[in-house]
Amino acid sequence: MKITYNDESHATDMIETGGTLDVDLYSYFYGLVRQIPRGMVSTYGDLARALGDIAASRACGYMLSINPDPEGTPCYKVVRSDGTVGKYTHILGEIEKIRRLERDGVTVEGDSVNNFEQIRFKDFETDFPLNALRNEQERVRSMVDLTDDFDASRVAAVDVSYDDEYGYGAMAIDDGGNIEIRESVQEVRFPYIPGYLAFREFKFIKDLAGNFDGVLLIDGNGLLHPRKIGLASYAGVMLNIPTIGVAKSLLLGTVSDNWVHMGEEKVAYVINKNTIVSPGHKVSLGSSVDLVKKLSHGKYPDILKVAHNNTVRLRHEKQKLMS
DNA sequence: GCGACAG
DNA sequence: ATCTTGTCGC
Ligand SMILES: [Mg+2]
Repeated sequence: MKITYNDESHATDMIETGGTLDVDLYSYFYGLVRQIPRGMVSTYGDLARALGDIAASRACGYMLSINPDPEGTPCYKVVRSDGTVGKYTHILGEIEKIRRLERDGVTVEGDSVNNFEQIRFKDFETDFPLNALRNEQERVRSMVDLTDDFDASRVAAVDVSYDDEYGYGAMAIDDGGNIEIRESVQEVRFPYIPGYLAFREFKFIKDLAGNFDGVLLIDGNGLLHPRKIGLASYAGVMLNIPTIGVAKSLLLGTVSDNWVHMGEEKVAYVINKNTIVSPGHKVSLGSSVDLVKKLSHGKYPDILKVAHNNTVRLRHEKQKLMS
């Protein structure tokens, strides 16, 4: 895996420097797909495991769907875990996928591959890049501090929308009635994987909120995360700013009396079915709930909506420019 | 067979 | 997240 920092500093200096982990998972994944020998197949799940986490299975399907080089990177060799052929982006659809498989000597009966288990390639050469990213999350999690240390006189929100190549980030800063918009458009080489959102979106937050000093609302979770280090907490630690996660759906956990629990621990609060609050960094769970309740009037907070609308506007402007 | 797993 | 090639467990 190619892990690059945006400076020469040691990892533990990343808080001071704002250094960013920038993993090109697309290229790594296409490299795995190219390892599948002629006459063999793999599955979305096996490729996800070769990346380091079965949670990436759907992301594998997504990355194949945007495969820029169908001749060099044989996405037709990737089938479903039950042996059925699955989808293929082509005028002929899965007919073309079957044609390419049979050209390799893989026979298909009905919509399933024959001798599936025998031709299922599993010997990927990989160093499981997602394992390293989980380690990075553990490292940052140890620096999360949910003690109140914020100034709520300035509140801002960030969000990002996407096309297949770029992310369109926007930050809305409420400076007491006046709203300032900042924008950041960047290439994206990391897919959405549940539990790994930070490795797709953090670079936008870093670019937009690098020297912000109020409370930052982030579209996603903080403490409410499989490893207790969602995007909002990750960004808060990396940028050393107070953050709160506001998600539009529940990632995990059990809800009772509007409180979200992971095991015995209270990790988030459900304001409504589209507004789930969890602390990010430098803000306690209770203060996060109080502040977002005050901003939201029981609905999804306006400032987040403004940020989101601007990401959509940006994307449409860019796409209009391209056409 | 249906729902889940931020975006 | 967008017009979206999954997989697992209940
Ligand atoms: Mg978003």
